[in-house]
Amino acid sequence: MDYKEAKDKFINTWGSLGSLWGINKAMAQIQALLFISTKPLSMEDIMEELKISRGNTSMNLRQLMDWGIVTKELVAGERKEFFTTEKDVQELARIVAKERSRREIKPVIKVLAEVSTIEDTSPEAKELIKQTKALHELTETADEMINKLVNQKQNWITKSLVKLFT
Amino acid sequence: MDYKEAKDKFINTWGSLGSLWGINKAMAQIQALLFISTKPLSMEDIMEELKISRGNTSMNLRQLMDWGIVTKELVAGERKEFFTTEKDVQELARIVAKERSRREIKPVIKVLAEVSTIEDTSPEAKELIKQTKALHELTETADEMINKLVNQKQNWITKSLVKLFT
DNA sequence: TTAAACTTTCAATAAGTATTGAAAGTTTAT
DNA sequence: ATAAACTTTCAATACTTATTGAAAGTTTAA
Repeated sequence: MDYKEAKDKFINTWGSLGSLWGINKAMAQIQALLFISTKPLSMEDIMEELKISRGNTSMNLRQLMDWGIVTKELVAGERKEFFTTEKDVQELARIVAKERSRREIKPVIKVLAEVSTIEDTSPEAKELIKQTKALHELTETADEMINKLVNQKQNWITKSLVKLFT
Repeated sequence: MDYKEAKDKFINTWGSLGSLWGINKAMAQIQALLFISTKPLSMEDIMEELKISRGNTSMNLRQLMDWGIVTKELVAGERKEFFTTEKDVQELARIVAKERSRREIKPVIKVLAEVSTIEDTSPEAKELIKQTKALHELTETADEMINKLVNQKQNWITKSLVKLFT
């Protein structure tokens, strides 16, 4: 496999994997491209490399910036904007985990809390309460765990793994 | 909030959350319905409750069974088939985590391994190799961690949380 | 067997998402 | 101020994915 092949394979795999971490294809591909680039890229560069439109590039870059994964970079003597992504995988994972907790997990916890505290003593309601309570507890614990993991700055994932083995 | 409201809210929230754990809306809704049901439900019951077609119900039930989350139940004296879902949230989480590891994470690890071992000494290739290697390592460690967590049968999530706090 | 009861399959279609491209908006240099 | 260089917005459209429903398939009871 030569460089070009490997690069395309990486960008495509990462792109189609977007769903796993909750973002769309173009967004994931742009991030992937920046992630392996040796220098900041302009919108033009990204459009060219990924063969996507200006509008698409602009919108997805904005989203990546909203996530806090991509930042604008000023390049001396250049008028247009350049972009880079967080290059440290651990920091990247930390940002993604935090955002997903905030955007997706927290709202669900809220709904589960509401649903699990209705006042109704019918057997069906009792089952609903019991099951949503269990789910609420699990989700909260998992979310707490993620935040715990994610806040250990140095080398968190390896450290955590070690702990779990003891 | 009365029972019906609470139930619908739960089913809808769970349904729209499907994407978070990698399944589609109808699939997630069927699972949610079974999860809070006091007894096994027939296809008819499910269609009726969720207002979805027979075909849709059939296909999504099959998928849920493929995932190992839902099982057929024989009800004495009844000709049609009835379905139940795993009722223990921890067991449920375990199954989902395992399946996602197998279906999504493992294949990505394979691609990252391939891409990160190309032979090319150009600066761009070096960066590609360096970054995909880091990603490979992180993904493998995370996957290992998930599998580790998931294999502790009893009360895994709470136990793990405790460990991480030490 | 036969036929009723039930389930699955799958082509057609609907619904949901992503993408384009051109017009409108903004910034910078002169 | 003007205009060139650049970015954003958004209605139209393409693409993808989910859903329907009816025909085909299967199982069971008599």
